Amino acid sequence: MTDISQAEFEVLTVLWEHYPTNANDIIHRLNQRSQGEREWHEKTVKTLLGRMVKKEAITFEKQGRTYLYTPVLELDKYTIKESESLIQRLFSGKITPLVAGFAKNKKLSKTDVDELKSFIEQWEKEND
Amino acid sequence: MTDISQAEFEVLTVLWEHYPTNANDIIHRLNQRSQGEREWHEKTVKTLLGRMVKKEAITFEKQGRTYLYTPVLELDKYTIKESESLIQRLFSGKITPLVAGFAKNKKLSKTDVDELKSFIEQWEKEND
DNA sequence: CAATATAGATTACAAATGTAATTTTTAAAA
DNA sequence: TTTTAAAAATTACATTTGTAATCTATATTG
Repeated sequence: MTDISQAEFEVLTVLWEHYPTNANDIIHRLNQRSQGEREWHEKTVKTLLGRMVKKEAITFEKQGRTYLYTPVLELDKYTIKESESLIQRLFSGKITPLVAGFAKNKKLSKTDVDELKSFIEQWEKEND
Repeated sequence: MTDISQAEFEVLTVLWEHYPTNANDIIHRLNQRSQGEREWHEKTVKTLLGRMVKKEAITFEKQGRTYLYTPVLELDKYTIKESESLIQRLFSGKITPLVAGFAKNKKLSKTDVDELKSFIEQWEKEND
């Protein structure tokens, strides 16, 4: 998948929440989601959908004269690809410095740490 | 700091490694770094430096007729800002799912886990 | 069936970006 | 001091992106 832009990503995000679906539904969801902060114009969204089709980030199948869109990549594939790229670029591929930075900036809560611990416990159980 | 572009980021990266410094040194380091994969043209780099000055991502002081550039933001400030933004966008602000995704993709090593554990241990010592 | 509303296709256009070339200025060399 | 080399400033230009408007084809309505 060619890289998608900021705006394209937002459109893709609501498509991930529910697909396959048509342009109008996507537009509607976008405007629900960004309550008032932003008004997605129909034409804008349709342009972005067209561009993503061309980039092969999404596909569609015809249903009468409307299209039903579907993401090419699953959301989790995409998030993994993105986070790996960031970890690579900013932390030479190591994850702990990211967590540490997060912590230093007071963004790490007790809950986060508990979750991390139980995740690690699980991981160790599976990887002995 | 206004958002910087991909190419600007690469230039900024080598500036972070060593500053304050002049354009030629930056160009030289860029070409060392990206061994052959990419040839940074002098004019290109200078354009990017100029744009970053305008965006106030970097500053400079004159030394004779050359400029010595300095990043405005420290590297760690920048990485934290970027990683928080990604964690927000992709994981609703939670860090564990990122670590979990990293793991699922087999990118998590025993070493990483050990580092995480000792980081957590430290964190708990400091946050009781 | 003719008129119309609407879906997607095409076109528009400014700003940002990647990538440089040309111009202007000035320190250094002859 | 005149020439020249090199720094920064300005200009260039194609592509991408954000944001739509207009065009074209067609399903639906009267």
